[in-house]
Amino acid sequence: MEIALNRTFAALSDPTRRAILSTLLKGPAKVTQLAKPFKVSLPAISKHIRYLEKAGLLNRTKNGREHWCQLNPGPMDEALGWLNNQKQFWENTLDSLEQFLEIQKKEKKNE
Amino acid sequence: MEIALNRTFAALSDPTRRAILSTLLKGPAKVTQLAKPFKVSLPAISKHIRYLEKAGLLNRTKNGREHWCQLNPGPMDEALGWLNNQKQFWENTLDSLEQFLEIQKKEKKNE
DNA sequence: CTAATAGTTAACCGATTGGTTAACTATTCT
DNA sequence: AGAATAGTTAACCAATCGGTTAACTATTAG
Repeated sequence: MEIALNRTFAALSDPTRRAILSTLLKGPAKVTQLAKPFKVSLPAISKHIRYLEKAGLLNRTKNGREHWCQLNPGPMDEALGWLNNQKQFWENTLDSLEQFLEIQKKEKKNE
Repeated sequence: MEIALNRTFAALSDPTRRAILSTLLKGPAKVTQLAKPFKVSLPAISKHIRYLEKAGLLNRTKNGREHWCQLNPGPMDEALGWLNNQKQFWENTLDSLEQFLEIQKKEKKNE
């Protein structure tokens, strides 16, 4: 899915959201627990959590008045897959730009 | 660097920019070459390229009136590193939320 | 010199982002 | 019932995004 990567990378582009994800690596957590390390307001964190939820990186389970948040690493694995695929190719592309421009010059001479 | 990841992930969150990066995997390219596959205007592509440049994912070399763009995979490698580090932990966190909530319940009973 | 080519910059637009405060809903505790 | 707790929703704000068209700069070709 193409559009999924958009949302995943966008979700990862914010340091607060990355920190929340890192916290969730240690296990499920409540919204207020997740909010505690940050100086921003609770509604701000609430928005970040909703954002992560929409990106499919976080699952929420309501238990009474508490919302338990759980990491869903699936989309991150997809993002990792995309990057690994890129890496596979960029490692083969070791020709420098200088070399490339030299080739261009020679081609031009010969026409 | 914390802020670098912000810009890297943000750069990767747009499909046009990801496509440009994929094109650059095959080697350096001029701005107009990069723009060709897309239906959007040249200034739009110009902006994307500048964005990638600011994120450090792309290097530009002017050769006469032509701007040659080259992939700089460094920041992508950093992003990949961050994701791989996450993965290392999320693979150890296989406990389901249901289990977790059970534990919470029992802890509550015993207090 | 003039025309074409390569690309950027400027000004604008609507939508989204990341934050705020205030008010609200829902659940639990006493 | 009343108070405290957990969290969301609403309304707002300034900044950024992704796109446009129009105008501009710089280089190359005829």
